[in-house]
Amino acid sequence: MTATIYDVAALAGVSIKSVSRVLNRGPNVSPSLEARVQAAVESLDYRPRLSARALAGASSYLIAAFVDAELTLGHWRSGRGNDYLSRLEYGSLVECRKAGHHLLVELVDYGSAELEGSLLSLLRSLRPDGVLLTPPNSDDPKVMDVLERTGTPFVRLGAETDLQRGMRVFMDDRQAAIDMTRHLIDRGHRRIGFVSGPASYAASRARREGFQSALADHGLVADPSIIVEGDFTFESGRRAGEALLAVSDRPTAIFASNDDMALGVLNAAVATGVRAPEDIAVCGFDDTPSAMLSTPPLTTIRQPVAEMAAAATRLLLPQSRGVAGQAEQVGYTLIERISTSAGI
Amino acid sequence: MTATIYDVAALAGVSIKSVSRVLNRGPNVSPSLEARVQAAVESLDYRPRLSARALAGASSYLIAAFVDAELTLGHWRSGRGNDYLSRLEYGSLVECRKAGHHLLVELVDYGSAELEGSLLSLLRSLRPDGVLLTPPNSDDPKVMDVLERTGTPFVRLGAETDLQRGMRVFMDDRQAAIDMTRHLIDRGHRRIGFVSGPASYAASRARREGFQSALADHGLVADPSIIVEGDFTFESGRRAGEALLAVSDRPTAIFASNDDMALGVLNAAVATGVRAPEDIAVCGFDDTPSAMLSTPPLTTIRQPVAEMAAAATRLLLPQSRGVAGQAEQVGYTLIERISTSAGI
DNA sequence: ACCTCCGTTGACAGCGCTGTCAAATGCGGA
DNA sequence: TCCGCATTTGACAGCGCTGTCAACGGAGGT
Repeated sequence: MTATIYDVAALAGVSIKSVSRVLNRGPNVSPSLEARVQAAVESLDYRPRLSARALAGASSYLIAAFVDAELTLGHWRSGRGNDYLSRLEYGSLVECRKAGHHLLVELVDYGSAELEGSLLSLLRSLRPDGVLLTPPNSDDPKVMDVLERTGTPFVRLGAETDLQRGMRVFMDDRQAAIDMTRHLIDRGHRRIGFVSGPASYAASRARREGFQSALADHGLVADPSIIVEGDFTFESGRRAGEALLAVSDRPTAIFASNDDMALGVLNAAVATGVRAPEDIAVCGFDDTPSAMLSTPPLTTIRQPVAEMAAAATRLLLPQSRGVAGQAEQVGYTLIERISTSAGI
Repeated sequence: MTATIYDVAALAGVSIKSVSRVLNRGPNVSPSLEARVQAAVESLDYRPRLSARALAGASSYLIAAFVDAELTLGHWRSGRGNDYLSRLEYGSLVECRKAGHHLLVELVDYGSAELEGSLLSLLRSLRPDGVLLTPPNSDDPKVMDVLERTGTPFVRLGAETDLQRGMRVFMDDRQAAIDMTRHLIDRGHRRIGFVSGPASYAASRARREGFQSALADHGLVADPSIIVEGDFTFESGRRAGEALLAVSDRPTAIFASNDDMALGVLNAAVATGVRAPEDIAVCGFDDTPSAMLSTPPLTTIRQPVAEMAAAATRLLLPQSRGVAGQAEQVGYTLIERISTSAGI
């Protein structure tokens, strides 16, 4: 059998409570007690059992990340992973490990009728110390209701509504889109096409607003005929690209709201015989792996996803718990590559 | 306070053991008991607490996936996620959810001196019902030692050595490489370059063997001067591509052992003014997201990663637990795209 | 009518920790 | 020397479940 706290206590000649104190760096522990207990722990190779600690104590040492189940199944079917989530996990994982916590990934059916019931199940049975709400579901009011009802601290990544609920870590999508638009304007572009994401995503709206605001700042007007809505997929980007390249007064640059759509635009350009970056500048948003490996490599905005998740996780950990309403902003980087390298 | 099993028992007028029985679909439960208990559970919105179940019972309802910490940090630094791991997680997650289990992702320092100690910690404190060993660390003997010592069931994904240890789920990399090579030969290619992965990866060796075996089957010899070793990165693929394209008697096709390297080869081709697929056919392995979005789209082998992980997870679940030594093979798909579409 | 056996239910003892609170110990000052 | 107080340690009661085993009751056999 594996050693329990009783074995350690017996070997060290102390009470189990003292062992517990030493292990949890409790106050008022004499050096000699500490040494004896440590020695016993060492020699028995003892490790406290998580379920016992969770049952008796206040912390479960668990952090849960809520991930959209439907989105995930879509990825599964198409045989691809989710770069964003993967990076997010890294960040959280590293912080969890530092703090002796563990990361649990949980699929959530955001659309489902039993959403609340299954979340309640999850929270009541697992009792995570905190929950990470990942995009694009950081704004779901039902989810936040359940979280608040069960008293579970949570951090919303990239949330845009109900800013006072839970904690938040976010990036300024709007400002990033402004910077990117300026980047194009600086290169002499005056007629710039835009491929937006679905208007239902808050980040989509922010990017679009940034784009329009930057144009306005430079005395340019956003021509509605060269603004197309996509759905963040390559295919929608390809279609948008075809449409934009077919306009009589063709734009000299196209700003796509994410990389996959930008790659679609690039694909449409090749098909149409339009060269990038010579004939048309193209830029994306997100810095997915493909952005670097595309032809030409894509100018894009890199979000510090892992850092965001790390910050979010820190906000959840008992030792440095943040308070509801607390928010942290992180920076971004405009990654300049070949796809916008030609000026006018 | 949230309801406990005592509240349910009191409300239903039965003993806590009966509640437990109903909840765990134990044998010999009368319909009337079941109905009363279910009603009480419903009305109190009761959910058994995981830590209490884990402490009292045999199962922890937890499955852990061991992920290479160093690899992960590398990804973090380069700002990208891990497509393979992400897909793997999906598969496992879906099975876990079906079975009422939870997936824990754990970073493991495979190189570290304290590897065994920290793993022991993990296993003793968490007591997962099973562990998923993910590539490229499915063969680490120290890890398997600890797993066996603690009696933790584990499944190795893509393991190649010590086949009797733990359970396994694998794909026939060798046969897939044979199929791919035949695909090229069928298109008239006789002089085929190869970019291998690091020889330290078992999958690398298998792919290379498959390549050479297919050539031999067709009476062709593998010219060592057009076999280059890369390290699975885009950059190494680019260098390998440059080298292969500079050979006096240039190959008409290049088979890269993974997609990132194939994209590197494609990049080198563009830089050299060699057109793909007209002047040179290029193919990869893995079907990463970029393979579809590249110019030209890449012919490659798709591994059913999510399915593999799902199968692995099923082997770990208590209700359908496999036995050590058990192995399951999964199929693959040759995805034919433009990069090899031109014949000779 | 009596006994056996099986299906059904309950009493109760843990599982391995933490929290509470009391007891023991040591120290300085009167 | 004795008291008060702060520091250090321990006894013990849970936390909320599951496992074991015993008790109960009705069906079937003789």
